[in-house]
Amino acid sequence: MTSVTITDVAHRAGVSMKTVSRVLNAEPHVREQVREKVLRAARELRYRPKVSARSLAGARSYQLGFMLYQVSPYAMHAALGALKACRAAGYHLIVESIDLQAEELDSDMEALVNGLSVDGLILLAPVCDNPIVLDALESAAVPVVRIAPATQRPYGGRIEVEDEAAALAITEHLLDLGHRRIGLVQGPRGHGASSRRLAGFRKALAARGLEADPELIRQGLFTFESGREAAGALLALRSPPTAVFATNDLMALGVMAKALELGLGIPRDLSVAGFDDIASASMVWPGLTTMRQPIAEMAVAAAEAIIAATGKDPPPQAARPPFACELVVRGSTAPPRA
Amino acid sequence: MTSVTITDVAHRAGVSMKTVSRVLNAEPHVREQVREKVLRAARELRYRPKVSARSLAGARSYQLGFMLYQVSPYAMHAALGALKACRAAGYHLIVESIDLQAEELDSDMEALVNGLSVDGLILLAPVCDNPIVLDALESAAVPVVRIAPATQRPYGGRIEVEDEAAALAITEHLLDLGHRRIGLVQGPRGHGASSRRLAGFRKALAARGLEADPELIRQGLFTFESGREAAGALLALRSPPTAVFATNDLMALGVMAKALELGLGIPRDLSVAGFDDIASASMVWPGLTTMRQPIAEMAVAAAEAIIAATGKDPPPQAARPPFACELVVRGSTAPPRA
DNA sequence: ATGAAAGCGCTAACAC
DNA sequence: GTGTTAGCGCTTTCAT
Repeated sequence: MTSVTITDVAHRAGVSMKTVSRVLNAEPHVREQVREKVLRAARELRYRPKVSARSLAGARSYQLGFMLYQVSPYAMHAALGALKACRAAGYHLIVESIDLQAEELDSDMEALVNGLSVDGLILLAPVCDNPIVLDALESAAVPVVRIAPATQRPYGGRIEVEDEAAALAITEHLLDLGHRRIGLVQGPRGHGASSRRLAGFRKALAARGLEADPELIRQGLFTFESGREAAGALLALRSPPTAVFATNDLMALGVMAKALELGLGIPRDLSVAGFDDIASASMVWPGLTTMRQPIAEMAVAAAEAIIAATGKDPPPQAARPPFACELVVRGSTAPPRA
Repeated sequence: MTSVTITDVAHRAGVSMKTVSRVLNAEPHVREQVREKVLRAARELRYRPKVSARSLAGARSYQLGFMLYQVSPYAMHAALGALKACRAAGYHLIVESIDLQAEELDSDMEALVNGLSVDGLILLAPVCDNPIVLDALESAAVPVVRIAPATQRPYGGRIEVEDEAAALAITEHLLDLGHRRIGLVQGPRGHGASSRRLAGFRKALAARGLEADPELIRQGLFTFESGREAAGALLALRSPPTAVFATNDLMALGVMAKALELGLGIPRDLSVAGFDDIASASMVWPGLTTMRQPIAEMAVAAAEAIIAATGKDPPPQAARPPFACELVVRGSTAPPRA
């Protein structure tokens, strides 16, 4: 089972190796007739170029890196989107990982960068906003696309999402239902989505002439447990909220769990809304009302941006308008009790 | 930013390229003194061997493949374990994917195999039991480790888990609580875990002199929706079960959702048990009683097995005893109502 | 529009 | 123990 090489294809098509290479790389200066002959030969031989040979000889590696820090449904869907885009373009997806908490983050990054052989790296929050990571990548000139970053750095491409507008919309959904005391569970500080979603929340209230009661705004960490804790605090207030908007689904599930645990009915006694539309959001009862974030599509766009920009001089530019989110109303939200 | 090569290191250390290669690959026949000189030079130059050159020239690629078919919490945790093991060994993890439903699965596989440049592939169910996939891999002599496979194929390594014993244990848990009419939601046919878990269930009943009522055994697909549907059927029976063991957590969550939707209390009116202990199992209320499967550790073992076996003649052999599962009792199970 | 030759950075097979 | 010589399969010049 010796694998088929480019010369095998060349022989079969009766052309030179270089012509096959031209066809495969969609380079110009090949007669249509020849091109087809080559493609047919390649197909018949089930030829697949060898990534290592290509990356050794040429400028591109046909590999994309996906940087993982913590596992989460969000990261998982993003990885899947990236994988899909890679496959479509004949690329491979390499999963890299880095521990942002590590003491020796800078030397870890240097090692990672050094051993890296990818045409670009896809970065998610919170990694995409870590200055040490970005410095290391930038000084090694690794092409990067950051998905929904918080910081405004003139390096690499960015994929944006309408976080603020979405948070505003879901807050309006609660307001429309008649809620006036709405609790908010924030994400971690420094995480881009946190501040944008909080801003959207405030704007929605302001638009109705309301102001957020500071005691209804709680700090979370985008984890289930932190949502649970925040809910505990909110529900213990003298005047508890009738609805809670947790700025991601994991925390929203924590809020739901805490409320149910305390014997409250959802949505009878408390409405809960989340953000992201992770799989679990539709696997709990009642289903979680949330904003569906097109994270997989965003990752596809990120991968495509890197692939398109590889080899070209100008690094991946933004240009793309922010992705929109979609309100998904399930059973966890309803009008407050009279 | 020209990268430093093995010859640079050789020059600096005053030896030949080959000697550097020997040192870096921990081959024998190098004087300790020389070895240290080389290592120092490499360190000073921040030398990192280029993966593509290594894999093109040599037998190993320093890359492991992880085959993804469907995204699931199970697959995600496995990928993470594999990634961890890779990093520890200086390997990279490449995510490959294949669509088992595709009409042209065989030619897809052939293409995949052809473009593959990994030292081995980690396979999960159901991919690890697909004959077309396995044939393609075997004929290309791709080293493989199958995690919890159903089929007994004398090819590649296997990582086993005590599925049957675990299913038996969780069924005993329900029996001990006093349940006698226990519903079972099976996994898809042909999936290794399905039959083993069903067998464990039957054995537990048999050990108490009970026999499974055929109408209490339902077919599922290891998906949330299929669990919901099975629950609908079970709860509509003239004599419905007082407890349901769904053979994975996704289906168990579906069972819970359906029961709650029908106004039943959990565990008051129905106990529910699952299998896997995915993240969501502890994020619903009440928490799901389940068997924790050490999938990440299993993937670590799989990756390590491949890495250890690379380059050696005998392909990765089993030897490793099956991994054990652990019963995690949460709120979804309780004695039946009097 | 097509082809020939020269490497990319490393390991393998032999020398010595 | 250490060095030399060939390639691995492809992309890049540079010819034609």
